[in-house]
Amino acid sequence: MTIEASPFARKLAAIIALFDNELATISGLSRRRRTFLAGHNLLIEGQLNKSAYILTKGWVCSYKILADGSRQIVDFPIPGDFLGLRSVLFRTADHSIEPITDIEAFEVSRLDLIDAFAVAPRLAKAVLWAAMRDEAMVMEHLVNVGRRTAIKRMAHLLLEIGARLRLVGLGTDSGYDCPLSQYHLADALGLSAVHVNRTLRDLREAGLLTFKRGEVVFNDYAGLVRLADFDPAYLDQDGPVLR
Amino acid sequence: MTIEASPFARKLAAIIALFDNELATISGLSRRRRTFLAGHNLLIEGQLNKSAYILTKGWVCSYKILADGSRQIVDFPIPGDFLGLRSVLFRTADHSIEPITDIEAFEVSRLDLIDAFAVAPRLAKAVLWAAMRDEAMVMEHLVNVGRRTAIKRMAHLLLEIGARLRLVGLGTDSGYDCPLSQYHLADALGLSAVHVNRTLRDLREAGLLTFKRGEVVFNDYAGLVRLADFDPAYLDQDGPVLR
DNA sequence: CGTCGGGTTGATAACTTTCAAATTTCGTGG
DNA sequence: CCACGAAATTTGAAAGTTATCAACCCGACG
Repeated sequence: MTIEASPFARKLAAIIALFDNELATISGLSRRRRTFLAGHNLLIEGQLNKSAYILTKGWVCSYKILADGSRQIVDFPIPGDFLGLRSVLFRTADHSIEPITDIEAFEVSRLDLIDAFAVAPRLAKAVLWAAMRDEAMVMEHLVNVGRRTAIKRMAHLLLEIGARLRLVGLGTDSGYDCPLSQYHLADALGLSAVHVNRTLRDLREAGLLTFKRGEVVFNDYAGLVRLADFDPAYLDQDGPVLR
Repeated sequence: MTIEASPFARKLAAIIALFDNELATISGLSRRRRTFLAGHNLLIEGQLNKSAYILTKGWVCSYKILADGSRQIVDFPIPGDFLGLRSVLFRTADHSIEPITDIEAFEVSRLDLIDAFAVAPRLAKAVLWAAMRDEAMVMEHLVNVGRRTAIKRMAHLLLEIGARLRLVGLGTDSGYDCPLSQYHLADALGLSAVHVNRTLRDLREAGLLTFKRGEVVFNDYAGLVRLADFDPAYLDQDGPVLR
């Protein structure tokens, strides 16, 4: 199995030089390929003992629903990311995961993953790194929603997704394909859909970015970075580094 | 070393039955006790290659500062929690950690921790669990700030801290000692200090809780839970379970 | 065609911030 | 023990940002 075989291995390989046996272990983990249709959840809050997945293709969102029916989207995982890793170690899933488009993913059963830790301690380290990178992203997302205005929030979110997509070869600094609706953006940013619409218009009229049907276009990347105060250090993806 | 020896081991033991050699490993990790004074950061965003700590006594906050000088507090770790775990695996620290009171903590060097993974794979699992619990808390915090009103946010935050303190024996469902200022609450909740003050007054006048100098008193726990829509499942602390 | 999900815009309301100032609390030195 | 200054809390008034409500448009699709 080469390093190119899965986006997950490729992503990790960009950061940590994996030894052969660890690659083999990942390869062993990643055997069961599955497909999910847009809108059909692969995890729902409260479910027990679910598997994790590694996304290989398509768009997903992880979210929580509140008692009043409103929704907070926590992340839009991209290919190479774990889905539902926490549901492997936690008693019950504390969030839901829904495909936005049809997706493909490798299934990783809970036993496989735990067993792999004993065989390949460095894999444990890599999984821990992935989990901590997820936490870093949620943390920055919290900063975004807690302390930035609507327009800065929007710029920051779209820049982060762009930076992550670039790492796996799915975007450039001039833009990327993006099937999200304005409702998705609203639920991710803690805004109303109406205000998202106005905010996107403001960004467009400022000549910074264009969000249109299925595509994000950065018209002024440097200007966006300045507006959003975007520093990708929290993504820890300026690899590769062996540690 | 008994299970009672450190709050950290006690906390983990409440969830995962640790084998003797893993307890010994933790014990070996936890040898260097250190003290930090209130207001003197033990980690600052951008620092390289820092150690992690396990907090044993006192109050801390982890936060990020934005370009305009505003602050978002991400968490108030309590005794038994890791501090700066991410700075061990990440190139640079992506957040800062500041003691609110004088604190005591065990230092865990990065090499110690990585080495321990090879010796005790189950320790890797335990650390991964701790990291994922941290992520679950940040995620719920994001939901709180993104989708709840000021009064519900406040109730939720104070309930969460209470639930976590109870697990390590530092609080009851009638309240707990709490040295946080209204500025701390504001920076954690994404509100202004002025509005925090009004929100606390509203909670007091509704007969739900009293926040006074150094103490949180729950006057109507069930009412608070209802108001905040508080479900502690995301803390995954209804153990012990061996998995 | 008719419906439906998404997008767009205007008007109004709600919640929260900002600014300003007064009051209380608390640590510290005289 | 008291006085003082700094920090934290409290309150009012005005401004600002974002939500809500309502309507209309548009393109996809059965």
